[in-house]
Order: sequence, then C-alpha cells, then structure tokens
Amino acid sequence: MPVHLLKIPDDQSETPVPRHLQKEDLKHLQEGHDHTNKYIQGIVILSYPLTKLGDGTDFFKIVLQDLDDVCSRISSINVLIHGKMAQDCAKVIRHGDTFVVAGFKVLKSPTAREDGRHGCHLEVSEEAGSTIYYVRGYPTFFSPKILLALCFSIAPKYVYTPLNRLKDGTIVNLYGIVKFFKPPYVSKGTDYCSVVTLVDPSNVKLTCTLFSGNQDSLPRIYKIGDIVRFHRIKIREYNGQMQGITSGGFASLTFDGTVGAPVVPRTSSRVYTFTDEEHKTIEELRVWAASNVSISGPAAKLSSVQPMLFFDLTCQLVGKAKVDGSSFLLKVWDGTKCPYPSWRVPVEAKDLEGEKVVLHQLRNLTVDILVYDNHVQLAKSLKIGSFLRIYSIHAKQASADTEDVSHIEFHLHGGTCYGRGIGVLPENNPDVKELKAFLESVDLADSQNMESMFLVEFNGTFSDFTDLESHLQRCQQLPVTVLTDHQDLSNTELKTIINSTAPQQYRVRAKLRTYKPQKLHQSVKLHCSKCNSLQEVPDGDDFDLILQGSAVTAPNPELHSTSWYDSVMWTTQDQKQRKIAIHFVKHDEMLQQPEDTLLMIEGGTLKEVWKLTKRFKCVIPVKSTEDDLELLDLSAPFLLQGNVKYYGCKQCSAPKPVKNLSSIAAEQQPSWEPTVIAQVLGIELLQYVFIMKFTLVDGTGALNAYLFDYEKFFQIPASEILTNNFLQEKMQMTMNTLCPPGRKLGDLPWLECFIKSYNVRDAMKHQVCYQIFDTTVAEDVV
DNA sequence: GTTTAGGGTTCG
Repeated sequence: MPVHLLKIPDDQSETPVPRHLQKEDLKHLQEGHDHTNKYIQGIVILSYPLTKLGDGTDFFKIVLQDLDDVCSRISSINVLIHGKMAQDCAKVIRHGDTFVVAGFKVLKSPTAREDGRHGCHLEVSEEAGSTIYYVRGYPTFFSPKILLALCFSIAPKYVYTPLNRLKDGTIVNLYGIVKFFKPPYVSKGTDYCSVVTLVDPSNVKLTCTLFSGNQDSLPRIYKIGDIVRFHRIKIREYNGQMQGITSGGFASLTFDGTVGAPVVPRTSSRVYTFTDEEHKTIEELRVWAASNVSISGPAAKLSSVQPMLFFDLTCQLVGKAKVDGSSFLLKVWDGTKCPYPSWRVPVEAKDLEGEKVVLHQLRNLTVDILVYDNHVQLAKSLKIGSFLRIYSIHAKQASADTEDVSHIEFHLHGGTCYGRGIGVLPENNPDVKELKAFLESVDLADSQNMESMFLVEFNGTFSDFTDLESHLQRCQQLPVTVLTDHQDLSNTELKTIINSTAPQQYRVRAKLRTYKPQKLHQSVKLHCSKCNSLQEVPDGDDFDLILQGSAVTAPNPELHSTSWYDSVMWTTQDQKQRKIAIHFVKHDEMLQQPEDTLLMIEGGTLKEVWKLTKRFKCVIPVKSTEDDLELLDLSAPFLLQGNVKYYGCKQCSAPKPVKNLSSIAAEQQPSWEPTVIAQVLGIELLQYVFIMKFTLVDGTGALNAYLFDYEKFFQIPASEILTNNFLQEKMQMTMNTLCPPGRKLGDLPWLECFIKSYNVRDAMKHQVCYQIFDTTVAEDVV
C-alpha cells in the first residue's frame, strides 16, 4: 500500500524515509519544476471531510505546515489527495501527524489569495505514482512546534476585494453596505432568491443576485445600511456592469450598520472566522456609511401612515387567513392606532388562524394586510406571534360604493419591485426588542371595552401567542423568583421590616419597582473573600498596556526548556521584531494535547494571548527576570481559561515562584483548576460577582435590598457574563421579566425573596441594610 | 439537472 505508517524514531528530528528521497523546501516548490525523488514534509494542521468529486472519485484535502517556520502562513500548503489514496488517508491521518509525500504534482493553488497559503498545491494519487509516509503525532506525541503550528495556523486568512477592483469571472470575498435589498422570496426556479445592492468606500455599487434552496443561508438583512461580508461570491459581467452571484460555498455574515451597536454577526454558518481585524473593518465601514449612505429613516408606525404611499412596517403577526388562490390575509399590530378607518377583509371564521381572544382584544389596533401572488407562499408559513418587517406596503385610499366614508387598504402587491416582501425578525433584533417593550406597555383598556378584558381574564391559556399576552398572564399569577430554602417561614410586610431592629431574616413577597445599575454589565465586580474588597473588572486596554510593557524585556534563553516545561521562541516578521516565547508545561515528561495543556507566554500581544486561550486549557502571561519566570503586575489577569480572565487581589496576594506549578503538573491527572493554580502561585483569587440594588415595594412600604450573587440568583456565572452575548441577553430578559419596562406598578410581577437585615456603623451614622439571599429566579423565567 | 433574477412600486 502506498500509504505507510512509520515508527517514531528515537531521534525525533529525522523522519526515516527511503534514502533515495531528498527533502524539498517549500520555498523552492514551483509549478513546472522537476520534483522527482523529492519529498515534502509537514505537520497535518487541518483536514477536511472525505468527499466525492463530480466524476465520482474520492477526494481528501489536508493542510501541511512546515515545522521549520511554524509562525508563517506561507509555509503551509494544501495537499489534494485523489482516488483510493484519499480513502486510505482519510481513515488514518489525524491532526498533529507528520506527513511525508513523494511523487506529487505541483499546480498553482487557486485559493492562495483567499487562504494565504503557498502559491502552489500538491496533487497526490496512486495514478500519479505518489507515496505517503506518516508518523503518528496525536495524541501520543507532541512537540512544542506542533502545538504552535496547530494553534497559529488554523484560521485561513481571507483577502477582501474592494468593489472597484472586481474582475469578471473571479470568485472573491468582499464587504459592503446594503444600499438596497429584496428580502428572500420564492423564485420561479427551485430556490429562494434575494437581490442585494452593496456600496463600499470605493463608492462603487454592486448588485448581487443570491440564490439558495435554504432560506437561512441567504444573508439576514433587515434594513438598508446593514453591513454584509460575503465569502466566495462569483463576479460576472452583465449588461456592461459587474454583478455578484452565489457560487458553491457562498457564505455571509450580516451586521447592524449603526455606529456603536454591538458587532454581532448574523449568520447560519455553524463555524466562521471572525477576528479583531474584521471587527475593526465593520466599525470603519459603519463610520464611513454614517456620512455616505442614506440609511432608511425611522420605520413608519401605523399611527403615521399616509394614504397613497408605500411604507415599511415592523409589526407582530396576530392572525392570518387564506383568502383565495392568489391572495392571503395578514392581521398585524404595532401598538399604535391607524388614524384612518382601515378595511376589513372578509374571511371565513374557520380560515382565520390566531388566538381568538387576542384577535378580539386587539381588534381596534390590528390592520388587515392583503398579500398577493409570490408573497402568498411565504405568508402562509409565518408563525402567529412572530415579528415581521413588511417592506413596501401600499396604503391605498379607497371608498366603498355603498358608503361615502373613504377607508384605507393595505396591499402587498405581487412582484418584488423596491424590495417588496416580508422578512421575519428574530426576537433579539433591537427593533423587535423596542417594539415588544412598547407592545407590553400598551394600555389595552384605552381602546377596549370592559367586556373584552373579562374575556382575557376568563380564558387563562394561550398556546402559541408568544411572549406578549401569555407572558403577561404568567407574570401576574406566579412569583418570578422562588426560595431555595426556609419554605416554612411566613411572609413579613416591608413596613414591619423597616420598623424592626437588625439583624434579622425575613421572607417577603414584593414587587421590584426599580433596580440599579440599569446597564447590567456594570453590575459585575471582582470580590476578594479575604479582605472583602470589591473592585471594577479591568478592561482589555489595561491588559494590553501591561503586555506591551512586559514585552520590552526580551525572554531570557537561559530559562528555556527546563525539567517541567518545553519552550519555543521566535521573532516576529514585522518591523517591531518582537521576541515571543511560549513555555508548554509537561506532564509525565511529555507534552499533553492542546486542550489539556497549560502554557506560559512572554512577549505576546493581547490578540495572541486570546488566540492561545482558544486552543489551550490555560494561559499564564509571564516575564523573564535574571533567574526565573515571574507573573506580570496583578492589574493583569494572572491566568486565562476559556473566555474567563482570572485576577488576583493586590492586597492579599503574595506571589510565589511559578515553578510551584510543576507540583500540579506532577499530579496523576492535572486539573488546572483556577483555585488550585492560584493557591500554588500565592494568589488570592478574586471572584466575579453581581452586585445590584433592588428597590422592593409591597404596598406597605419600600426598601432597598442588595443582591450579591456569584451564580445562584440568575443561574448565570458572573465570571462568564462579560464575554458572552448570549448570557447577557438572557440576563437582560430575566430583568425585563422581573421588572418589565414601562409597566404600571399594579402590573408588575411578584417576587418571593429572603432578605436579611444588618447594621452598618461608622463614626458618623448608623444604618440598617438589607441583602437578598437563598433566592433564585423561577425556572420558567430563566 | 447549474434555472431562478439580473433593483426602480399598483389587477387585486
């Protein structure tokens, strides 16, 4: 078999390949040169799933990294393996293996511009007379270089083409600001279609026609001014202009185009690259767009519709009904009242989908929108309760023959001119959040009579009318927080508590009138349990400065590769010529798999440190002294694990030599727990904690109670909230349930809490404070 | 099998 497994040689520097073969340097590899009796060697840093090509032959792609130059992208090369050899390799080759190939063809790499790798790729197959040797690298053997190669070479570097540099027949990556778009609609072929016109700072426009059988893989554009990043879009000339069209492997990210909004990509891709650099690009495009692209104005509300005009409406779907073959009815509301009498499209009661009670309750606030032709199919699939943006609705003034009063009709005509269509907005869309808050604040009694209110009270259950009514109902019935202990205690009125002496403990039933801080990220602090001090969480800039400061001292080579760690050092290629050293801590005299490895880094930037935390279990930034490695200033995290930065208390810590880590490394299965690491390093670990002030009321009085919570109350670890958008949204939603914005006191939900009172005395005054304890947010609220 | 749409408001 031409795929050979080689044994690990004792001397690990040479791979035992047949004598007649000579190693070829990647630098000397060129198309058309004679590479007979030469071999290419590298570490497998990436492999793709085995696939079949159009002609039915098997195909397997891997990426090799040259270990002599691990930190250069150009020293990695794509290897395309065909036929039986592809199958054989796919079975045995793993990341970290050393891979040797002889008898290959060298061709120009069509993806070099995109992935930044070698300008050529290798074609390998039995037919071409290729031979493959490999040395098992994973998981039994790692060298520091392999660890580094695996870490620094993973993400391909994409090149983005400005819109004025597009050429016919190319496949490119690009950024653009949406100047015009048609939300995905059902085409006359087999796919969904979306047409998007982009503009960029080169001031050139590009209209892209995007097709996909899967609506989700088209860009999620909600408004003009959104920013998109397209990968692998094909450029063609059409009618004398460049045009973009989906090609195989097309992928997109969409961002809110508002300056200052969170940079969170909308995408259906499971994995995608998104680095600090790209983050910066989005920010820059936003700034450019702010003064160069006219963003759509504030969306129209029903209260401001003008007859005879076209408008975009952000609304919630309350009901829908089939009308006839070419039209379909949507009943929607946006919380405001249309100032004109609007038409009611007659439909059979049995055809009307939606909660009867809600339809009745909102009957004076909903409008009927009749959608036609190509929009019908999409309209049918919409879920009651979902949030929509309907683009280019026609407000048509009409008067019925039988009456003098003119009324207003809402049509979504057939076709897709001017972006006419329907888009479903997700719950986390900022416009939806705003609309939801508004809808919840609408006082239905103002536009309803008492009869309908009774109906709501009477009909307890709503099945699929999301969030709005059912949520409101739920909130008025069950408490939104529950007790985790002492259930036998009975409630005490707040007035009684205020008039009692401290310290005592109480069970209370109260409403949350307000809380501080309103910006939830401000509620996260660092707490030292030894000296009881609280401090702000330092921001990334502070850390960056400390790293820059420590990089001034070059790594001391005398401290490299000791009994308990292996080291690699290299100099960056840029002008700064920075020296970086990484020390991989060994276990049982061996290096571990990246996900189990603790490493120490000297001279790295914020971005490099961050990148290392993605691949390795623990990262500890250090600096060299004359005779030892030591931790940086304690204003910087002493340890990074996953997304969490761990800090030590400056007052209570007494840093010990980093060599103490070797005692953990010597354990049978090193756990690398932050508490254990902190202990051996003499660090008093600061804990992340939520600190909030809740103003509770119960009709007898009001008091401020502090919430001091590591994780229990919100069931969200305070340590993870600052780096996790999902958890932030979850916490915001929880607070919105506990204390819904814009709601009257009577409509607020009940909280069940334990609070304890305690005395705070200083020379000047005496004060009684209250703290919430043994309380958690109810399960169905989280 | 490689289309569909290729921006520029309306039948109802």
